[in-house]
Amino acid sequence: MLTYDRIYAIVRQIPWGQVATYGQVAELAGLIGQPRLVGYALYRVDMATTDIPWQRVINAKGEVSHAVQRHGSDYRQRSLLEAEGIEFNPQGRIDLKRYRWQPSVQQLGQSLPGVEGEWGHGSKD
DNA sequence: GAAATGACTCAAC
DNA sequence: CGTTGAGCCATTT
Repeated sequence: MLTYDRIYAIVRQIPWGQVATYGQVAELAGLIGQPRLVGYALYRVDMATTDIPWQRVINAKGEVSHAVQRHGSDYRQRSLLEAEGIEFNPQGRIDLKRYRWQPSVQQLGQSLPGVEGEWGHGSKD
């Protein structure tokens, strides 16, 4: 379960008012190329673990994701994000170029080698 | 222990 | 921009 633990650790690093994509978290967690695991990890714990800001983890489309089966918790997540000052586009998407979390080695303060942080731009759509 | 699953992502048509 | 297909791997049953 170390893998998931890694993911949780990263997700906890996400600062208030910012969001990170699964791929991003995955990479930081050392699971480069495995964004699914991030989602799965959160999926398994979101209900049992409330100390993780899973709400700040969204997909690469800048849109909030969640299991449709999950009793409309997608609404709750959006609520939380809005409460953090994050704006949703008319399409219900988040402006990643603006809210995407830009992790720094210092912040992580751990061992993640090669994580210089190359985010700073980002254009989609 | 093997098969099934799952909040994703990227590339191509 | 919409849909399709393949990559990928830990957790779960």
